[in-house]
Amino acid sequence: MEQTETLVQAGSAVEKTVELIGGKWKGLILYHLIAGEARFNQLRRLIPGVTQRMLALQLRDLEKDGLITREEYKMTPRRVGYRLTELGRSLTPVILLMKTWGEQYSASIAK
Amino acid sequence: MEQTETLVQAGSAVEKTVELIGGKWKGLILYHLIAGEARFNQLRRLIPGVTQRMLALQLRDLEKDGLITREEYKMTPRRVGYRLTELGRSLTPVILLMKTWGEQYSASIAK
DNA sequence: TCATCTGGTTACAAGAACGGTACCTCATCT
DNA sequence: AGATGAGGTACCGTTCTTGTAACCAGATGA
Repeated sequence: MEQTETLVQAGSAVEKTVELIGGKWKGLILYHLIAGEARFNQLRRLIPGVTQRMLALQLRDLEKDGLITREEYKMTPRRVGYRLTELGRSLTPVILLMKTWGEQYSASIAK
Repeated sequence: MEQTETLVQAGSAVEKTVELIGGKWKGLILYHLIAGEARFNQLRRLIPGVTQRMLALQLRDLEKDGLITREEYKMTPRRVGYRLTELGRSLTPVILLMKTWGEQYSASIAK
């Protein structure tokens, strides 16, 4: 059964994607960055409920995984901008499809 | 900024989707069920590394969330089949898109 | 001088997720 | 009688994730 390996890799690809956007706030962050660059506190305001700590952690993760870039502007008050990398942008259809599905799902269970 | 609420809900829909397929083996299970019904031990064989316990747990979760159904056939040896519900099947494009993206991602970082 | 804004970090703790091992049931096979 | 296959559950421990709260730094405004 040499096919097993192929199937595993195919499946693992799904898991890989889930791993990258599976954090509690990552989907939300990526969704907001689709619109363009955002600053730290701007994201905090866009995502009610997220704490400084969690936002910072998830942004580090996304950066480490190559989905977003961090850009520090030398000005005062300090300004740091986050934006999608090309790879991150390639995830847009996935995010939007998940958003669409999630909305329909919510509609279908909250009957 | 009344828009915030709209954005939040849109974002939360993404999180909702992640929540449902975010378990360590759920993506894999759903992926295999796209092909059709599968039995418990068949899934075990298709998903190397999963333990009985974890497979059972994740199947319960998916069932609870209405993505799959469990059907017990009265025969011997005992047979239990799992298959996607209509809702679960509606997730197919998402799973496949995540699989495609995951494969490309793996290719783009394993340079 | 003190507070404020931006963008963080660190310490600590609780809870959820995950994993290993063992055990169970029913029926057939040997 | 004992082993085997299918499909689980129970118990227990570890690790991962998330959260709370406090603190830090540079520069500016009151």
